[in-house]
Amino acid sequence: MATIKDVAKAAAVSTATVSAVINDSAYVSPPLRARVQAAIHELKYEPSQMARNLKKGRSELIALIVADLANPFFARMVWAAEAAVAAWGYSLVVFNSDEKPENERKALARIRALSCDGALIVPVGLPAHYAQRDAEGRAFPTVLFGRVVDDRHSDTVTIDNVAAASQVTNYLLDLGHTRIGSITGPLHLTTGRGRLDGMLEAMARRGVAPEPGHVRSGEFREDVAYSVAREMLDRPARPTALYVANGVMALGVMRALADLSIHCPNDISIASTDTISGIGGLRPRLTRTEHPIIEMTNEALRLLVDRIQRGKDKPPRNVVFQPALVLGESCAPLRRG
Amino acid sequence: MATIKDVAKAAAVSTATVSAVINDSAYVSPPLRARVQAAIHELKYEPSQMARNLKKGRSELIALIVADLANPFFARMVWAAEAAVAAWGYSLVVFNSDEKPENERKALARIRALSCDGALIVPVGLPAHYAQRDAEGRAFPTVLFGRVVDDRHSDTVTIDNVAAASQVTNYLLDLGHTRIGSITGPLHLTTGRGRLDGMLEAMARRGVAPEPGHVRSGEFREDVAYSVAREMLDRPARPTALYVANGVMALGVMRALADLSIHCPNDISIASTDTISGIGGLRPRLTRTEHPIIEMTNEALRLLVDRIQRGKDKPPRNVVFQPALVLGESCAPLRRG
DNA sequence: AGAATGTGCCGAAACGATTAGCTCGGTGTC
DNA sequence: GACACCGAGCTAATCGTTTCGGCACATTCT
Repeated sequence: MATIKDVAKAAAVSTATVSAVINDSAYVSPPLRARVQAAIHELKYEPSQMARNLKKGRSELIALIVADLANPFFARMVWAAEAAVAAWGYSLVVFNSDEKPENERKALARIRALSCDGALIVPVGLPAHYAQRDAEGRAFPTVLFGRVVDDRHSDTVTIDNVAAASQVTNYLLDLGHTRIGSITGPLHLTTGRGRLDGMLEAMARRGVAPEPGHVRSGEFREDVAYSVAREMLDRPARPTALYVANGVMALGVMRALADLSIHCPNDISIASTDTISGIGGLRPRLTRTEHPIIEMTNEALRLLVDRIQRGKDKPPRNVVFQPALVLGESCAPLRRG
Repeated sequence: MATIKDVAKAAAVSTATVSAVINDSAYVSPPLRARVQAAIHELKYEPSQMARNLKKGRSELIALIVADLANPFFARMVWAAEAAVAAWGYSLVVFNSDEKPENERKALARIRALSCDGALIVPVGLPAHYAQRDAEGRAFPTVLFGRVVDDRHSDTVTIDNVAAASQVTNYLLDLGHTRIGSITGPLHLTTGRGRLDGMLEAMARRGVAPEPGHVRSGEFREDVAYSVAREMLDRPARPTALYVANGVMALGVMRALADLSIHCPNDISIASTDTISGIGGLRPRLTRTEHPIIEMTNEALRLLVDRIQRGKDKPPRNVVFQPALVLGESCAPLRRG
């Protein structure tokens, strides 16, 4: 591979001049410029990002740590992030914490080692990591996504989970349901806790309370939702409506319904937050709140790039998105009797 | 950030010794070693990957270019690749060519600039890029995935598309169908061409031929499949069975069926290759061939890492995986009359 | 005319690591 | 006792860039 020195030699100029031509960081007279460009072309020279990065202290890399790459929600996020990052001139390094703090820690170390310019993180919930990160020297701009941890140094982009759950629950209540069950995510995550709170709050405002056995939480996974649903619904006193905390879990519930021969929406109404994309053809369509993943991701990266380029001293910004209720055919009015 | 010099100064040794301790690339006496380690700890020193990479000519980065990040098939591939790459000690840089050669070209340039150690590529079909890549100096080990282009320099990992389509088609023929239609992908891709060929071949062997209007191809997208299906099926002489070339397209077809009030499998049988994951709960379950994406991805990365670490002079290897037919409830025997 | 100010380009010092080659004692052998 | 050898650590070159300061030379000002 040709280096800048080879080019300099070939064009009979100094490396400084070649550099100036490449970045046009200084005036170079037309004849010299032409000679240099010819040499570059001739030798098929291409500057080494690595050397450039070492010198400039940047890497043009943005890291993304998602909590579960197997989840279509996050897959979609990767999609949006790749596009946004490329548009800003960076490249995307992807990590999967798989909901495990240990993996997140490793990813953060790796990000620091790679000198990524910034990171978009779906935190798995241990604020300690970030504190440690700040304590150490090589801190990098960070935007926290989707879930909140107590980190006063980072920008955050989140969805209003309480509002999402309230909206869905109110809709079910409006249909006449009162025996509403719920399957939510881990309660140590704001996406789990907030959604449960929103649901309970909405019910409380109407003066109804869920039965204890009808409120369950577990990991945000299809198979977990499946088994919880099977257990909860395979009993006579099952709920007439079910609020499910996210898209993959809703799929698990649907699978359980199919196996139990419970028909939706005739026998039970199902509603969720945070549907997954790409299943538009499947019936019944889920009644759910749609989260603007793409806009949220774009916004997060805008914040991140801004912090990378404009400096880190600004106070952290917290952007909260509002979900929108989208009606499908998975809910029906309560049949009396 | 502390550098190796700071550590050397603090421990009153040379940078060479510090380096030796870090990589234990040479014997260092216990007392010195201890001093150095203390200094490292004290200063919270962390070697800069970037400097190290510049020196060693590696980057510990592996690139992945997929053809369509929005496609769950490729999202799953990202998932598998991230895990495998991390296990090998690399990090994954993700690019989306979005089926556009231009984007692929840009990604390749970026990969070269970043000095990625290797790349796993789902090619969008222009062999010229790879030829150019080889012509230029900074060639990097490459494994081509899923689709074949005429590249004698790269390892490839593919699925036997012809066999996949044949299997599915034979199954439909066995059920008595002869008016079989098909919606496949772009014919300039082996995943499109091969699957169509496999289907036609299987039919020819039984002495049946599809009606011209029943064989269609288009992009591997849900919405494309939807509109093609709507058009093809909204006519009296529609096929009694349909072979769809991939998972997302099958979803599009299912959506079209729902909108046209055509019942599957009673009114029409649907089968596909390459189903998408995570929709296990939806009925009817698709009859399809399952492609071992994860194993394929792992194998591809094994080849890639081997080539990175063991040298590039070996002859290219081509690994072909065989698909497996999985029965769902989306097909039914042909009803006579 | 001599000083002051620009121009256009170059030389060389960084950036932060790795590593070849060297030095300087201490051992072992004959 | 001379010689070779070895072990432990250091010096300095190197990776491929960017960029600061300087150096001629040309132009303008007094």
